[in-house]
Amino acid sequence: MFADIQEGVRQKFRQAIHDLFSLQVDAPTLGFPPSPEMGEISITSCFDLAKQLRQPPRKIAGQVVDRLLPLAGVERATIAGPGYINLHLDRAAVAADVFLRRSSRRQPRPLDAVKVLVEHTSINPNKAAHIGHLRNAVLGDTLARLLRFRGWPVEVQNYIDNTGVQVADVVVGFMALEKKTVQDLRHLIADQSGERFDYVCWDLYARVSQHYGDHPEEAALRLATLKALEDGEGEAAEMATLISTTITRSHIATAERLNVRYDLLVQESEILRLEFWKSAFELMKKSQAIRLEDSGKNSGCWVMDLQEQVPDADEGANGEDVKVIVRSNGTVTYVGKDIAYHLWKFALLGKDFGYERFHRYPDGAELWRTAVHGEPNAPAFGHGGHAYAVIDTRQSYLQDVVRRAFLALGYAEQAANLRHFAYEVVGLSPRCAKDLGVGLGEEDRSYVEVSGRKGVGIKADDLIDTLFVRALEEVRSRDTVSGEEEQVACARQIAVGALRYFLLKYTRRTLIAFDFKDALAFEGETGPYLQYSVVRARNIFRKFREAHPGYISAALPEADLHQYLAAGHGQPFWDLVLLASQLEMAVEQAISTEEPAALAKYCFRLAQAFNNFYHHHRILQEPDPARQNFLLFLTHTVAETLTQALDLLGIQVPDRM
RNA sequence: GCGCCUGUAGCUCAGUUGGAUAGAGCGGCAGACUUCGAAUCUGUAGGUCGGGGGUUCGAAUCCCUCCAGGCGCGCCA
Repeated sequence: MFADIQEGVRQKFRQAIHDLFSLQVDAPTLGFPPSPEMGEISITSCFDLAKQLRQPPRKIAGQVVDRLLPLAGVERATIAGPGYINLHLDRAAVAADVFLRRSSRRQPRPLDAVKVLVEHTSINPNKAAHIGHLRNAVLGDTLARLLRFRGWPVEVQNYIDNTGVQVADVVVGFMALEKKTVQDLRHLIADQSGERFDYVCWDLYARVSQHYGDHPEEAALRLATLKALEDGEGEAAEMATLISTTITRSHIATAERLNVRYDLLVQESEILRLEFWKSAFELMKKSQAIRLEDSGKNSGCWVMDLQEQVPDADEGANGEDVKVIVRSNGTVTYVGKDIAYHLWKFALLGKDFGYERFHRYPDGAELWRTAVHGEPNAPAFGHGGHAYAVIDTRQSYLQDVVRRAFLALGYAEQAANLRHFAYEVVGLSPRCAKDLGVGLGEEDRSYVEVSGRKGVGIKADDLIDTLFVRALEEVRSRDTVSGEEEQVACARQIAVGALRYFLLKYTRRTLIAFDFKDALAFEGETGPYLQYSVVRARNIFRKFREAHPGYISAALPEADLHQYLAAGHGQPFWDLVLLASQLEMAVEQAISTEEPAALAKYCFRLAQAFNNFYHHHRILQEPDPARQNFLLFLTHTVAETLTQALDLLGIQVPDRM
């Protein structure tokens, strides 16, 4: 609602400026007056126009104001200070609309037929997932939810590098260090009594990394193993498939605990077997995006120029800026494969994968993965119009190489629709590292890097388990939730809520120094606080229905809304309605700035406002039935808004807590 | 050396893309439970927005320059 009014204001303003001064201007950026009594939307554009029009801003504002109305949802417009235009909304209309919107939970109208692809998680399938991977998964999953809410068709992909060195290292670990055969491995995986397979690999991977460090002469074995995986032949390849598939399943399970799902697993093995690179290579050669270097240190390599194609570039020959795409031995580098994958995302490769079913979610939704020979009636994957890649900020350089490759190939439009959703990594707080027995290395650093290679990190499932136990203690310490099963279900939701909110409340560029004290907090700006707010609202309705069986929240007459939301006594109520009406705006902002934290903050503000309201009004004791009805209307509106907003963060609300 | 990111209250972080009086959580202090359960709420203390210039009617936000951190820059992935 609020977002629609904003859009209306923008258009009307442009029209007004056009009519008054025959001037085409950009849509004005809208702000908020400093105090709610001054209105809900402010326009500051008259200041910008002052110079151009040679008129004082206040005078311009005076002329514009008359032409802004009538406008749906806006009651009146005023001029303030040296030239601000403030709009006062039609409170009753806004309240009625928000109530309706939140009650019906109607599907958003489709924005476009173009599909948006979101690639996230993409963990190397050679060890258990850790806290850093969770940030990626939760950010990506939330982004996907936001886009769907906005009306985009979304496809979530998870890239599985099942033929890379990380898997190869674990294969070497089992074969060379542990002297295990494929059969041994099968038994180890099937044996439920021992340690989890992904945890075994976690330790083994660290050991292998250490081993290579101590024995540089083993590098040949490493390369040979990698080659075997790429060719898909021999026992090593068989082991790799076993390892990567098993571990991918555990990653999927871990993600599912956090309400994170995927539509498709894209495996590197198929990129190799189906020769995706070959097609990409041809394209790049044909369009001269890459060239064969015949001298210098990169002699024999196919390289891509990274220098900007601007004529006035400095003549400085200080080291040519190129990136090797194909090595002198003819093999393709990591970016090369990534370029091929991204070309496929936009259906620019002229090739497609086969697909097979991999996993079925409890509600019947299916997760597919790529295959050389797929099932005949597989859905159509790929063919995206936009593609987000959720990858940590350290890979910005390589993501930029992919983008430049698109430009060099002449795909400017697709390059613009290729979004690297970059985020900072998760580190460990010094205290946390100390608890894990990890040395701080250098003296006083504010965080310690997570490293799969060194086995340093908090395993995702351990963290979720710890949160669950803490939540269960908390649930049991109150007697609001009865029954073992309910308590467990409640504790699960709280654990997930705490973790997802913790990972989402920081903006992307903020490095999270993980600390149990913060992550396990259930008070203040936390997931459980948000969940609790909704539970409080639900408790009111539960209790109310005891005296009024079958009560359903219903819309209120405009006259009542008008009365209760009026300036003065109604201001606090209106503030709450207004905030609830801004959900769509918050989502829009979260998408356009690629900042899910914006929605997390919005949820918190709404919960805070509601808790304040809750504290000031004893709704069930309200003697005036009409007023009580209004308070229930308000409670319902806010609780539903918060529930939907939390759903976008992937956070569910327990029945009681 | 080059490139990108960051610096806001004791701590951890927001700050609606340049607007009106810089906010929140935690921690500190002082208060509020007769069940719509306090996983809550209220009040209070606390800030030269890293420093210095500049642009502008107006700057935490844009530009320049220092200072201090972080991350990238492989024929690794």
